[in-house]
Amino acid sequence: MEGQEAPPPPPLPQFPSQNPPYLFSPSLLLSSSLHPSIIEPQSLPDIDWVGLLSGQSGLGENRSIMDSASMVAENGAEEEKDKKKGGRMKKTTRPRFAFQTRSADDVLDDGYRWRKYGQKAVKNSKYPRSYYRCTHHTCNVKKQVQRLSKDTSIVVTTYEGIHNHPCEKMMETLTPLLKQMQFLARF
DNA sequence: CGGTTTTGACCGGCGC
DNA sequence: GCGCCGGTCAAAACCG
Repeated sequence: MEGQEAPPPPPLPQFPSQNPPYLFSPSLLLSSSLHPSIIEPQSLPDIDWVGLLSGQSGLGENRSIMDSASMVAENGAEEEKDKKKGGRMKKTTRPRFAFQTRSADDVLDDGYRWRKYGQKAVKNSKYPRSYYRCTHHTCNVKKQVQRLSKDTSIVVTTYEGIHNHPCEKMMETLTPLLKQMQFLARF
C-alpha cells in the first residue's frame, strides 16, 4: 500500500499485549483512533485502496474488492537489531497488520511484486498458508495469505513491515495524473 | 536463461 | 529433553 519511502517510525499503533489480533476498519487504522472492534461492511472507508494500488481500475477479473473487510492489527514495536548468531535475525516484531478480503482469488494484486517462499499447513485450517516476500532487493516486507476454512470465500492477508521503496505500479498510474496537475497548476 | 513456484528439510520457540 | 507447530531455506522444477 502506501509507497512511501517512509522513515523508520512505523505509523502503526501499539496495542495492548493480547495476542488475538484486534479487528478494526482500515479507516480506523488510518486515523489514529483505533479501538479494536469488529467492523460492519458499511463502516469501510470510501477509498478503494486495492483498486487504487492495483493500476487496473475496473477491468481485470482479479478485482478483489475489499468489501467486507476487517483490518487486523498487531503491534509492532521493536527495533530490528540483533541477528543473534550466524544468520537470521528473526527476533523482530515489526509492524504487522492484516485484513481479510472476500475474493475468489487467493493473492490480491496490491501493486507490489511478491515471491513466494513457502507454504505450510496450519493447524486449524484445511487450507495452507502461503508466505511471500517483496521482491525488491532492499525491501524485506513479507506477507502471508491464508484462506479461512470457516468461510471459503474469505482470504486473510497479513503484511509485515513497511516498504522502503515506492510501488512502481502505483507510480505508473499516478505519474500521468501528477503531470497533468502540474500542467494545470501553471494557470 | 532468469525469475518464480514447489516442496520437503531444517530450525527455533514453546509447552509439557 | 522431546515433540508439536509455525516460519524459512534451498534445490529442483517450472515457465515466459
